[in-house]
Amino acid sequence: MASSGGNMNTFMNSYNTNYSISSSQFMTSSFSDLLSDNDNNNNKNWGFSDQRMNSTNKDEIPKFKSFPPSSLPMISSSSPASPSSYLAFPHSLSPSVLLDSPVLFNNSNTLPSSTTGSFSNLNSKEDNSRTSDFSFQSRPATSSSMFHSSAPRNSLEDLMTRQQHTTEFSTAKTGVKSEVAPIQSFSQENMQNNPAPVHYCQSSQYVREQKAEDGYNWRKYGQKQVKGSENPRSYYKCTFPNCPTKKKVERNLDGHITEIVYKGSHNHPKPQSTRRSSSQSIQNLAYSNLDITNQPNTFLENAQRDSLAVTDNSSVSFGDEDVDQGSPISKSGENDENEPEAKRWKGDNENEVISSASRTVREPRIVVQTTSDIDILDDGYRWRKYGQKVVKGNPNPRSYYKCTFTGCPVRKHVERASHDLRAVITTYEGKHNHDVPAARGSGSYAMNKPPSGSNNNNMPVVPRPSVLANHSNQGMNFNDTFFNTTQIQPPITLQMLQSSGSSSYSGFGTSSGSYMNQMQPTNNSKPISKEEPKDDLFFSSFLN
DNA sequence: TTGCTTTGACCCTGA
DNA sequence: GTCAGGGTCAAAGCA
Repeated sequence: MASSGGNMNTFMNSYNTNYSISSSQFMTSSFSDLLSDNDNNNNKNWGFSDQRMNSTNKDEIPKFKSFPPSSLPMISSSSPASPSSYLAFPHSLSPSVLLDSPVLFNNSNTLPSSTTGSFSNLNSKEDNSRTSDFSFQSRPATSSSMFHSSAPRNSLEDLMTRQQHTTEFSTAKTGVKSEVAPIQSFSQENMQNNPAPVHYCQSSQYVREQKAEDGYNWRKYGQKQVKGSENPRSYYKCTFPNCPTKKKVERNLDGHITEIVYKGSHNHPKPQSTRRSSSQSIQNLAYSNLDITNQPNTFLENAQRDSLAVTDNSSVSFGDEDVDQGSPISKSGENDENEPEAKRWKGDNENEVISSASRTVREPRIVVQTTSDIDILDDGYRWRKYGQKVVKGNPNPRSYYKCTFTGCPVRKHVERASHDLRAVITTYEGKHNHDVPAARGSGSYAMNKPPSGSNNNNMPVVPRPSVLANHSNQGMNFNDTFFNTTQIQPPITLQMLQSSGSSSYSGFGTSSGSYMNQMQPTNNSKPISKEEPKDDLFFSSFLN
């Protein structure tokens, strides 16, 4: 760990930045373009180049940043300039090498089955399944294999695992059917740019693997067809005795996971030897063969430690994986975990904040529902969900929230735009009669508070910075687009949640603070459109 | 035999 | 009070 020299804050900075910007770029770039870029330039830092790194073309960076964060350990820049030193690869190991490495991707047919733990050849069917993981298949050959590999999926699951452990980020959640749309839309978009057929293929094994790859054992206890979504939603419980963790997994008709919502956090270490945790072995194997064996753990441990060190029960954090869940640290985010499960699952919908749509086109939405019942990450205020409904004209559910501050009449509802599932419409009602509450357990939140004496009612409401990161409408006029009674917001990216939830990550640096400030709802349901110089700062935070 | 999935019914919550 | 919808239970079936 110490050898990593990695600083989680630094890492998050890099990661958040990368991940954020990438999304938007990603949404506007065909995946084949990305592939081409990589094919044509192996020296490009796939996925995780820090903006401050070698890249001389900032325009290209975002493309790579769209990769799931969990890929970081695998597809990391080797640049010594990278602040994420623990992610550094040997200079001799170019990203392209990694991408082509058979040990990195389990389509190499040498990796153990995540369901059986045994080594077996992956048949073509499974390969197709894996391919379908991305909902598209743009090109053959190496580049194709790269993206058909399980790495991203593993990364996703890995990410999910990391999230659910330490994390308790309460916001950004996601709607349901909306989960599919971004992916589909991207696929369509991609198809427009690339006539290559999109292969959807699903095997039961693949389904199992998807469920297994977060390393925990889950038992499905229900499935339901939710209204407004054609996708069935499956309910899983962690099979570990007394573990309260649950997750909801929504898949599209092709079997691809479109949304994962975690509820609660594990109160036990990840199973190490069960067959269902074999996916973990896959990654370990990959790491080992890459001679970066310790790096994942380093990353995870750093992430865990740092995130927990600065977050309370509602912060976003990464990491943990093999971190001792029984440690005080790991329990820090479980303040409410011991509540009766039914209560939390049913009653804690407050935490199921709907917000972001697609962060990337390749990954399903991952939602970690905090066990606390108040969402403070969304816009700085604390909200309690008191209802949800599918309203006419929009198949997407609308979440209803109340400000939890005593006597504060402000309410808001959030829903995904029917016309653009990547957009989230947040409507505020009423006016806060109090300042932004301080984050629980994190004084860092204070920096997000309005200046003392300032009336938050006078604060301009600025679109969430996620627009910078994720929305396809790049270059849009924020004022024109977002400042109405209804704010059409781009999806909140995971890293934003992280950043906002645990500002100590300072992944956004000052931007985090500005971000939070920007998210202050305004008075009388009429967000004020103003010039927002902070936007520039926010951009700068990404680009510098 | 064990563990998991499926699936219809029931419960709970909120409109 | 009624209805709708999400979440959960639990029996049956499967591997």
